[in-house]
Amino acid sequence: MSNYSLNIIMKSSKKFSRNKQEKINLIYDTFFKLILKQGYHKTSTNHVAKSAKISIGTIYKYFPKGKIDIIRRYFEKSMETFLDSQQLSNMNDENVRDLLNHFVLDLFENHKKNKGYNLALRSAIQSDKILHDVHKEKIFHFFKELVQKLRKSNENFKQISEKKLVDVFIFMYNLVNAILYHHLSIMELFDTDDKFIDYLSDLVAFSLQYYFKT
Amino acid sequence: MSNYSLNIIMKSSKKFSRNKQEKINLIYDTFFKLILKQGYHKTSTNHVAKSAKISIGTIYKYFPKGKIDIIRRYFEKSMETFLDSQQLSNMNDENVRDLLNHFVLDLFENHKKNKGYNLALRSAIQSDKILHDVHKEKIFHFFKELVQKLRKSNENFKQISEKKLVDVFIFMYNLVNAILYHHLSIMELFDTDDKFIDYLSDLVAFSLQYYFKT
Amino acid sequence: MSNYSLNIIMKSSKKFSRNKQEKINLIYDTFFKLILKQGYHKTSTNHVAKSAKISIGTIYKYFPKGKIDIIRRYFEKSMETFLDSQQLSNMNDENVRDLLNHFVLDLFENHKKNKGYNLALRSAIQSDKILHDVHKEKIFHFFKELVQKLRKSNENFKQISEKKLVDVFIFMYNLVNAILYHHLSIMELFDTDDKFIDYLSDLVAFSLQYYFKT
Amino acid sequence: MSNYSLNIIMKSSKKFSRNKQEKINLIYDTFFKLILKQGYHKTSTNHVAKSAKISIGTIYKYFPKGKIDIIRRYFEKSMETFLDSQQLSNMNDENVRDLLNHFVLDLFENHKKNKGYNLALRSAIQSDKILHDVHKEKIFHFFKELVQKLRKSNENFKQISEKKLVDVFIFMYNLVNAILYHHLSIMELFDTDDKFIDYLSDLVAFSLQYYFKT
DNA sequence: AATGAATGAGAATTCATTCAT
DNA sequence: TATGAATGAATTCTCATTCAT
Repeated sequence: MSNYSLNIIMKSSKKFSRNKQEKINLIYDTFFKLILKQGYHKTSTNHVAKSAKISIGTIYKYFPKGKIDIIRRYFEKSMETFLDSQQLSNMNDENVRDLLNHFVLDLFENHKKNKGYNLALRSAIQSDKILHDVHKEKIFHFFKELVQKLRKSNENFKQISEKKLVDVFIFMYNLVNAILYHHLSIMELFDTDDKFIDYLSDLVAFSLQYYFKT
Repeated sequence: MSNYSLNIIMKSSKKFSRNKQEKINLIYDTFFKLILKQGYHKTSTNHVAKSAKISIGTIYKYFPKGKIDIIRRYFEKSMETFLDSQQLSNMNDENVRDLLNHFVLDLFENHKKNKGYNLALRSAIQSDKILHDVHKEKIFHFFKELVQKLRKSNENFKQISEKKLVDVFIFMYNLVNAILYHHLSIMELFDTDDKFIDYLSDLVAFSLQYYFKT
Repeated sequence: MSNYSLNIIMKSSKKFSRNKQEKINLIYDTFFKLILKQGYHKTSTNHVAKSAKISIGTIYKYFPKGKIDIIRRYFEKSMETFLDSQQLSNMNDENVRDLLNHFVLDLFENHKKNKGYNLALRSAIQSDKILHDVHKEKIFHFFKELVQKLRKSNENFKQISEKKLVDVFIFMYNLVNAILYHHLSIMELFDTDDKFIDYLSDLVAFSLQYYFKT
Repeated sequence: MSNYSLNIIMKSSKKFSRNKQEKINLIYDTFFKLILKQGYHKTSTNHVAKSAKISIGTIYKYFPKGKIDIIRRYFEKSMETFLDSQQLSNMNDENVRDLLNHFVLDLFENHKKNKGYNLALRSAIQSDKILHDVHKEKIFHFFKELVQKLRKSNENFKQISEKKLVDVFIFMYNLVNAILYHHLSIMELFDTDDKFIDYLSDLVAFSLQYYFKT
């Protein structure tokens, strides 16, 4: 086989796979953009198809159960890229506060960037018990794995039991998410982002102390 | 047991029964109960009618715009019975903490009792800009009036500007609501109510200090 | 029995019967006014009741079959007051044209005053075969009786057969109604009433000649 | 026999059949046929779907606003095929009368063939101000363009001002339509079509003279 | 007699999902 | 594979009519 034809095959296969991922991203973007504009339940799959200029069949090819699949798979994807355990491993008594800030900032950016998705997730959780459970399960899993990694590489973490650490991470995660969601989608708590992040970091620090006291 | 549930059990032989207020309450109860079970979007007006054993026409008689009207009017009603300004007027340096506890408890009870409504409110706000604005407006109004009353009858409140006081009340209201909603509808933050309320009260106290520092 | 108590009885009974007729007229007026504003099928009996500030029960008391009854009975009533046979009886070769004018004017005034009713009648006729037939029948009857009266009192009319006379009256009636309805409800044919009436009178005269030629 | 009726008879075993234009025609035919039978208001979109043996979704795919869209688009379509300006261009003093006959006949055939549509149009115009205005506007436009073409190609038409010519065409169009509608849908004016067409042609000729006198 | 709450069939419309091309 | 026409159950909402008060 000549180099040339090989090239074509590789190119086309590459191009195809990129097309596939691009289409999936296009669906994500369009779906969450529309939700932001008109709310979750007014955003239909047909709507998404028209707005993204792809066919409804394509959406169902990649997401056979429709909207719920889009949300589920985006959730999985977003958990994969969340938090860099490398940084956390370097935690010591001096930089705890920096790491909390980092944690808060990470969630804050995520919420701002994915406002539509966060709306969708909450809406979908209400009407889909399975998603609700999967969601909890995944979060639990994620933090369990994270904690296990951290306890391997950092002495500070070893002094706290695995269970307790997982609990505290999940607690912080929920706390910050709760407030971020309310701030972005229901009613603003602060008028500038900086003030808000500052407050959240302090709040998390306070809650951490509270949590370990009890 | 309320009168209308009794009515259902006794199943009067009359084709038409007339008890306006009871029917309205029955609609509220049924609607929010169903939302709890299956989520806001999957709870249709026909569903409510069938489950409440009244006709769909009756629902539209009392709530001409359907679901959105049920939520709007329940919201208005619930704001009317929220917080007793009498108690707040007696605030002094010694009982501030008691009052915060009271505030938190009030909201906590409300959320537990009206979980379905709280789900509905958040869902509806996403897809109904008008409700979103009305909701904000009402909260602002409510706390403005409350603050004006408090500043008339209590010296402690006079030392803080009206605007600042309104802001701080709305802030506390939002903060507690955000966490309560997440705890009850997305993922639990504490395993017992007592711990949770304790935490919330401390959190509010902390946030208050933070708020006045800045 | 004293004069006084008699007075009360008579008064009240009179008042009652006047109330009844007033209510019926109120229903007519409100119904046709609403039709004018929003079209026939968007005008519901409930609507009429609310707008007229009477109860829906009252409407069904006087008009047991609802809208269709209102139209039917108004149609009957309007035929009773249409055309004064006295005037027609005085017809002779000189004043034929005046009588045609009178005929046209009568219908014209009726249409302008009862535009809502005329819309309703046409709408109702489409979906109610019975009304359609009743309507035709009544018109036939009305003109038959008119013609019989006229042939008794006026020599000119005797020279034409009863059937032919009835036909010609119905023809004129239909012709003028068709054009009036279109002019008022679909698209104007003339920009002033005077021009329009003039045209109609000439048209009727022309059609009459045409009719008798064939 | 048209293709789609054939299709129905043959009852293909396929669940989905695809023939866009035929489906649109089938919707037109079924809708207007049902209106003829039971009147405009009683003919629902669901009715049409069932009667045409297509799904309700298909109707809303082609006519997103339902009934009103069917009427609007049929009206547009029917104006496109109305009157052949070629023939009118050849008008001279000798064949005016022929052309009037042609005009009348064209409208007559249209009304007979599209009786259901004509009922629907008149009903819809009453409750839809937009359709009412669009309808007027389209007619005005149509005759304006026609007149401009005629004045370019025929000397006889140049002697009359454009405005006057447009007015006279619209006047004739309305006059004939008014009478045709009444004859077909309310009450017959003549017992045979021939007599009726004869009368209408004479009437138009008379009205034309009348119109130019004033 | 008068009222108007209550009924429920049915109309308009949406939307997740399937399947022929 | 990709497309999008087609489906039809489900939803919102209206309205003629009945009946308890």
